Amino acid sequence: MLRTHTCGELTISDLGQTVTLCGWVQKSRDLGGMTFIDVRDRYGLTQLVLNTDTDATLRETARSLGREFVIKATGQVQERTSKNLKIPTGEIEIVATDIEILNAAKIPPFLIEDETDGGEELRAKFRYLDLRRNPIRNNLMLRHKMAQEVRKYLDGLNFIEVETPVLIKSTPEGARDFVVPSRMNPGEFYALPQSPQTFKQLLMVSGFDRYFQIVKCFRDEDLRADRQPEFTQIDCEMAFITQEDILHIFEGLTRHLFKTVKGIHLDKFPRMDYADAMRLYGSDKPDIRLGMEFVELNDLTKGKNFGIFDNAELVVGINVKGCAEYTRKQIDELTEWLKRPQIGATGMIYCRYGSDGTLKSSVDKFYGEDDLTNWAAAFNAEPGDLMLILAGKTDKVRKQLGELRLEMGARLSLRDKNTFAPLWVIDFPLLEWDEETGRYHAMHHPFTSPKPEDIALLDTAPGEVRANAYDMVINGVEIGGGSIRIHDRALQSLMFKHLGFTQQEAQKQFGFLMDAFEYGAPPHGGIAFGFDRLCSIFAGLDSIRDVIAFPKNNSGRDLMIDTPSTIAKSQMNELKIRTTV
RNA sequence: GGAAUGGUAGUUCAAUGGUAGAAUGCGUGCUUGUCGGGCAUGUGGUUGCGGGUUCGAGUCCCGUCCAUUCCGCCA
Repeated sequence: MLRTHTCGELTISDLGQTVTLCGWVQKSRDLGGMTFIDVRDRYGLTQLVLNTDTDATLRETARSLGREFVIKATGQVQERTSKNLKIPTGEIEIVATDIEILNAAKIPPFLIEDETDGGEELRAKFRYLDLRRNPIRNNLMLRHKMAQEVRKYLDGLNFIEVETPVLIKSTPEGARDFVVPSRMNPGEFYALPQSPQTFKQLLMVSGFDRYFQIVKCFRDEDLRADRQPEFTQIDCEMAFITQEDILHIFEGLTRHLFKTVKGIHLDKFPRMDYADAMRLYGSDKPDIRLGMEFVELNDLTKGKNFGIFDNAELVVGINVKGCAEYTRKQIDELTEWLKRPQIGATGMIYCRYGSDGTLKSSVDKFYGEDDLTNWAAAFNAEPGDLMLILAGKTDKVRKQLGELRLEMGARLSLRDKNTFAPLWVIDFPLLEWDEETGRYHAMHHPFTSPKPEDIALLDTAPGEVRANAYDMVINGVEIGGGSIRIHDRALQSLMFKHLGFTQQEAQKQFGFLMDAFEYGAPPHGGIAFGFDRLCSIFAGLDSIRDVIAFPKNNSGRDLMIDTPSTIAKSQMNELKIRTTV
């Protein structure tokens, strides 16, 4: 070892020891006769002090040091005369008698400090420098701790970690596949897994009973702050269980993580039907920290000759606490925000409940004081509140109001990073109508079992069939989701039929799974957590990029290694592929 | 595929259509208790790229590229 200690461990109890430290020069402060040098490593920061009056060689070395030089320093631990109580090593310093430069460094393009001056693009390009910064390193250490606790918890419950292949088969359902050409099988391709879904079900058929894996998944879709082309799932599956068992065990996992990693105790997670989530929050992943449940006003608004409400399928609003003083300008601004193409609302009606008890709306021409009093009662509003109302087609207006609710929550600072509000959303629909293709798609995936009592609806009202499917949501973020699977060949065939597959197509794509179901498949189900998102929630971040060591940007590029990139002609020839760009 | 915002010194940003600046970094000198060191001084620019309007463009217009966020998309 080149060092005797790390830069984070020496304290007042080590006085007098002769030590050798290795690390990076964080900062050097030359005061003339003496020089202070902060040396940093993964564990912390220790100050070296040099008497540069008495030692000419040491002075020359000290003066040649630049930021991020890698050095080895030897000296004695002494108590500081003026202490820095902001850092754990701040009571001591090393009186350096020898400094060796292990490697010089170019001046980094941005400051390697907690509050860096570097922009995102630059930090991405020099990711290895960004990773030296405390906040990013702490995120990765948090992630490590969480992964260890996941393994500890699941291992304790007899789960077995099994690796599944990364070169698999492309399937038409779901996201776009990343595809890998096969040199040995010209003209044929592997696909990277969107998830290990079918493999974990086959492991259940194999009798593994309780499986998990912390595993990379790949989806070739457009990216967001919380979506990377390759991301990590905590993927789990169990046999001989009910939905209740899954919810119980994985609520337990989540509580275990909060307890051991953040020291936070969470109460039992509330549960909500998908239908209620949509009706009360306009979202299948409601942020229940915000309050502001939707209030439907059809009965109180129709038949007063106000065309917008009369012609609307749904009139629905939220009550925003304490915002009655919003100015006309602020309300207009909100209305404009709602009209942006991303939201697409046509307008907004408001009703102020003044602190003096008066009610004032933007539709006073059509609604008298009695009407507004009834509205306020429906909203459970108090003086000082502001009621915001939208009208239109049910699905659209709920979605728009859901966005408005989140925006108001943000404006009122209700989206606090240190408050955690988990819940289960259950009873998702089995199928979802797809306008583009003009047919039903599996909302979760094609292996999800319908609720037995709803199977009869498959032929008459496919959109109303509910699934044994569930999501875990924390603070408005979808953290995980799963379902009880189909384990019966006939029912699986029926599902494929309803999803528009011919029997031949189903056999070609998923024959291996349906064949397996004929050899004794146990009832089974599972769940997968988005590990990156879970880490970002724990770290208090909106983006998952900084819980990933080497993330890609929103064009799917890695700016550090500069990829994707072209490949040599010879490689293309060998793979028997040609591009058309 | 679409929308919004941005691109100016190494970096982060400013700059009525009229001489491109600040902070920080970096260099040099001085400074014995700093820890956001202090003082002095210096260095630093193809204003993303290509067109156009104008006497004159960082600024206005068109196109393009890049970045960030969002919509669509993500079983």
